[in-house]
Amino acid sequence: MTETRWLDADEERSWRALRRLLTALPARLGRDLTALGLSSTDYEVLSTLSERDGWRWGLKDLARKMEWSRSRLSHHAARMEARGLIEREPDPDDGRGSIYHLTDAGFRTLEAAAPGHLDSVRRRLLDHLSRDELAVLERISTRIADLPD
Amino acid sequence: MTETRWLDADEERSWRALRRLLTALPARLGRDLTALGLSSTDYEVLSTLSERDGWRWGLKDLARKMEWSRSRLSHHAARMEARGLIEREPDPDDGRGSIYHLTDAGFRTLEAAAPGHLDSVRRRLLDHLSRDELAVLERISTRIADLPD
DNA sequence: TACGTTCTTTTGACATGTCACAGAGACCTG
DNA sequence: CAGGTCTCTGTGACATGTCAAAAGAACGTA
Repeated sequence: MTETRWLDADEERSWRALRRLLTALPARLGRDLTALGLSSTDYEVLSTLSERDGWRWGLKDLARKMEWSRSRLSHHAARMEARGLIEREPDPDDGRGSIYHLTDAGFRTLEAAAPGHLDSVRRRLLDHLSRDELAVLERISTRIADLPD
Repeated sequence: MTETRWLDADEERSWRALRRLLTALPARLGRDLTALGLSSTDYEVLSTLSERDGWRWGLKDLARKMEWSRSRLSHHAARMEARGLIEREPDPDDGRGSIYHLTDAGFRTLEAAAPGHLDSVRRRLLDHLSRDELAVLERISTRIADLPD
């Protein structure tokens, strides 16, 4: 039996602070976005789709790019299709595949929400960080996120 | 009509990196915890309850402390009570109130999971940060989390 | 070509969170 | 102290995520 090594005071404070950030920031951005008519997840799907020429992605590629499970994306896409934001069609090159693409309405919805969302990210995060802090945050975030799953 | 001010390259990279952290880190910690038999939320409830002498909290106070909605806590507590981790009783001082407290089984479950969770936090975060980075992270997180809702 | 295996999407059952509201108790004021 | 109002918890309807499995298509090989 080895003794559990607890957190020292510095670690404890940092971890508590980060936990607060981890819950508060996404919640706030999500609320702002909801006020603009989209959930965070809706926005994520729309903006990722729009990054590709023709606004077209296969489910599998899109799910990998977004780091979502395929099941999750399939469910979510079904709901978004019902609202007319995206459409799905069979992949002509692979009978198993499914191609998702933005509708015009979906693109307009994204365009309408984007400036407000950007503003929200600034007000709730970027405006409060110096250039140095921005750099450190990027370095830390990348290193941690890049660790193996 | 004012022009939307988009993110510059530094801001864009930092924000993307942070977004990856915001999704990946909680997901990983949650998976580790699940392997130990508790969801993240279960762990949060148990550990917060255990912080108070007698392991007793009123729903309202506990919800505020955890920054959860009362409804959410009520639902979750009902499920945890069904599993024998906590118990609820009417508040003798306020007929509307409800007092939650850990059961022995709940406390033992928490004790059993805590070392593994701590280890997970180290492996997936703390071990990869220098003391300086730890300090910057705390400063940034606190500042952002402390912004008004 | 025929077979078994692997891959891909969808679906259903279930866990969890949000929102609005019901019901009961506490509080305030004339 | 009576009536209206506020506060608190729990509940029901619904949105969203996970997991396991079904159904069909593609692939590899004898």
